[in-house]
Amino acid sequence: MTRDAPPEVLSSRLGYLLKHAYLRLTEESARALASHGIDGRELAVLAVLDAHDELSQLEVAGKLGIDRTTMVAFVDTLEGKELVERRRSPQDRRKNIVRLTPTGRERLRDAEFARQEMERRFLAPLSSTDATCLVRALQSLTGAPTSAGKAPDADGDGGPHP
Amino acid sequence: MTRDAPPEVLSSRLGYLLKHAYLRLTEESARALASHGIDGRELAVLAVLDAHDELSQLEVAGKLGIDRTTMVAFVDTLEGKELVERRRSPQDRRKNIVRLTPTGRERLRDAEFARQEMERRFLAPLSSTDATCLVRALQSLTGAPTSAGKAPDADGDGGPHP
DNA sequence: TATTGTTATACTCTATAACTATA
DNA sequence: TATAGTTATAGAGTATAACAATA
Repeated sequence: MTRDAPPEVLSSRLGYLLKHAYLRLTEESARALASHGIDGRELAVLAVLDAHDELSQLEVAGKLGIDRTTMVAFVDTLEGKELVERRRSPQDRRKNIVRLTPTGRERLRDAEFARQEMERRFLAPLSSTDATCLVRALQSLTGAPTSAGKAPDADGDGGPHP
Repeated sequence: MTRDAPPEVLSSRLGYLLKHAYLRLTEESARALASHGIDGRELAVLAVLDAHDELSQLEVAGKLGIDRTTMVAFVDTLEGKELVERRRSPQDRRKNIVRLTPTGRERLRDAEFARQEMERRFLAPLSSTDATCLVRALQSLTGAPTSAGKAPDADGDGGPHP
């Protein structure tokens, strides 16, 4: 793909800007995480697992906003890399509880470090005011909790999105 | 249909925020443009054609940052809707010059209005300071030309406003 | 009957490779 | 040889539908 500077007619369209910002970040993310053997979405799965105990596949999927069928493939991949493990819930044998392995926890730590560095580089063109403002604006637009307090977050019941 | 608030562990990850902001905008865009019979990407093609004369398919593709093979399908679709027309360039018969039809120009005007309204609604949760800052930050991150001092959608078309 | 995980399948979006017609 | 458009194809990424096990 040729990466021209976008023409002015596109430069104030939110759709264009969000899409291309996301694409650029995804590239940088892949580059930064490649040596850790995971991609940004897999890292997000690990981070969710680290932040909550005893999550079923469906609950993880709910937190990430993805479908349970998509989740199967993620867990397959991460289990293949020995970063997570499935075990049947004794309370409800329909559920797979997904847990980080020790290796997974270690990988998460290292990859998170790389991700933070990547994000810092990515935002480097912005003044610190603008960077803060960007993140706050995106949190507001996505309904994300702002860092003031812990989210009263309902336990992952919710719908995957389109 | 209810969308969970993202858990705190994801709410400060740029990848998550950009992706989900983009997904939400895409939904709103589709809803706003549905009655006009086009989607946001098709509208962007029309806007590029309106802003530049005598563009070949390849040149349009370059401005939009998409592949020429992808462009073929866009032009096929838009030509099927009688919004654009192809004609062979007399100077270089390998090239297809793509032009808006009168219908296409009219559709562009109406759909642009709907898009602007949609973006205004989308940004409504933000203070005008934050909205401005968001757009400026995204322009900076994508290498888009900034039109200095321009408020997002304050007037307009999100298009060229010199 | 409803829910969880799974599989098979399909659909969207986009790119790569190969073909054609021009240059 | 190189370029513009086209076609065929493939590969992400994700969703829907159907099914088995379990509740």
